[in-house]
Amino acid sequence: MADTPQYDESLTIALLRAREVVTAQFRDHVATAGLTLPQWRVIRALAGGVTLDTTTLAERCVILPPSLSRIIKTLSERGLTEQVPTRDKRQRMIQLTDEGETLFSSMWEESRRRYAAIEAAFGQNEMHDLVKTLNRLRAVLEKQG
Amino acid sequence: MADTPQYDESLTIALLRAREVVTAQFRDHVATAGLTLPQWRVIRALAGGVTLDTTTLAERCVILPPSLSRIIKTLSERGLTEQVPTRDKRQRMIQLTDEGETLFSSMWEESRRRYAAIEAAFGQNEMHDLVKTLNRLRAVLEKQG
DNA sequence: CTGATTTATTTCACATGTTAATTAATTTGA
DNA sequence: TCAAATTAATTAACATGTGAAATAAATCAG
Repeated sequence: MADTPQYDESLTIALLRAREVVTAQFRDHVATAGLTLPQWRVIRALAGGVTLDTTTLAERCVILPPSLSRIIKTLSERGLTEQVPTRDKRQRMIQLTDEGETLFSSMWEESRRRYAAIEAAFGQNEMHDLVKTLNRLRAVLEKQG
Repeated sequence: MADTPQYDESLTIALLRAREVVTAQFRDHVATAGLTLPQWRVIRALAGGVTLDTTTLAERCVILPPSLSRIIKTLSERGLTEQVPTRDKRQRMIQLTDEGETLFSSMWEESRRRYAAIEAAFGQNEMHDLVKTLNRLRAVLEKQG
């Protein structure tokens, strides 16, 4: 193999590892509330009285529709989310219950604190640039298929 | 909610989306060989006669040990990997079979081509910087726990 | 107005992610 | 030397990722 892949320098691997360490900063916190990270992303996206249909919610939380269906079911059975009636009966509009909002409120400060700790360790400007770069990467690749 | 999270600017979301679009560039290709992306990472890590124990392989492929166990089982049943005997009988040293190496060879060129296409679209220097930045992020957060 | 098409969501089947527990082999230390 | 502790890997159980198929409701074409 004359041209062995330079594995550690691969973008794919770097993204996986970065995701791994960043999510690790939050996982144990959300776990104390009996939540997984995808469940927390859903709650966070709905916090503050936001009502969203499944498709938009999936897009914002970066969760595929089949996964979101299951997550909504779980959260709903826990009394954290509820469905609101719509004209178009194919759609499901989802929002937090009062209990869901309360849970979010009890967790948001610590979550924000941990996010700030990452910013402090990595550098606020560097982090802002990184997010911008990642979003540009996405835009570029989505344009090309 | 006076302080609603700025969801689109979140590092977590940006990382998830970036991973999504980058892996999308490769998924259909590896699928033509009946492989998933994690399976392909394992094959790629072993390509060129490399022999690795499960722990090292998991670390390099960014796959948790339980997942890797299943993946090795699948690849082994397909005749793509094999186990080599070791002194320490707790360890499992894994390598590609000839068939595995052949499959890798048949896929590597196209894989590299797609990686190059990403570089071309995004910019080679920018991509190199991005990987460096992601690795620095990881280093910083691992230091802090 | 009605059958065909499109759209939103769910269900299915299987692979991986995740944590905890288990198994088996090695190492340690009295 | 042997019981205790450690290490490597797997298994178990449940949640999510993924693509394809199914379901159900809305829209469209004639």
